[in-house]
Amino acid sequence: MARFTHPRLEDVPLDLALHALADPNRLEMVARLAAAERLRCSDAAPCEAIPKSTLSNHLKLLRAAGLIETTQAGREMINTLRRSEFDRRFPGLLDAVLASRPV
Amino acid sequence: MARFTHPRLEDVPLDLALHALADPNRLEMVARLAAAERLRCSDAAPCEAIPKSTLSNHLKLLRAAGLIETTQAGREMINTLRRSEFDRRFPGLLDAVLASRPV
DNA sequence: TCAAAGGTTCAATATTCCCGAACTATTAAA
DNA sequence: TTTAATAGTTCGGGAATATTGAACCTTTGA
Repeated sequence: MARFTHPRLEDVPLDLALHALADPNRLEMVARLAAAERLRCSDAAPCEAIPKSTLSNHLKLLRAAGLIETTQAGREMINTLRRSEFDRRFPGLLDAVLASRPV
Repeated sequence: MARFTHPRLEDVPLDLALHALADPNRLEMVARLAAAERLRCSDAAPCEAIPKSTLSNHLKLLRAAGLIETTQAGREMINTLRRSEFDRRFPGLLDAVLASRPV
């Protein structure tokens, strides 16, 4: 069914990538994905309180930034970090960001 | 006269730093400062077309993110990159960003 | 003393973001 | 096979942010 489109990393501008990371909620989501490999949308959520529509928008933005890939599995959407591709495009960036992230 | 206040780097949250960098104009300004050591505001401008007030706002944001220091010299404001401090606070971040910046 | 240079601040407009409500698609239950 | 529940997307309007022209401040050169 392929509902989502994922950009080629070479088409992702640096500012878009930085913008995607420049938000505490999205950063938390990226960190969770970095730790967990595969997560459903609701499990990638940065906290309980966040509304579904907001969560969906954050994930859309992370997709557009080339940070995550989303595939459908039944009625769930499974998200994974596009780690190696992202690292090839922006060497050291994600490591630096995740390393200086507050606990 | 000390018109500007500069944050201690440990008080700068990661998202603020990323947000400051997540803009093509500010990124260009940071790159110029990285190359030039000291620049007046107008010389740090990313292009000719940018209005003075916009430029001033960008510099204010860069200051708040701990990226630059501004001191008054006569009627000019001299900006410098707080490189070593920023690097200590966010190791590898600025290098990664500047390295994958488009020419 | 006055005018120009170099920037800042303010306020109005333009843009972007957030989130509730309505919707779609899939699966489990009756 | 309906029906209901689950999992998430999309849309639209209000809230928050960004941009920028106009007015202002400070310093220096004439």
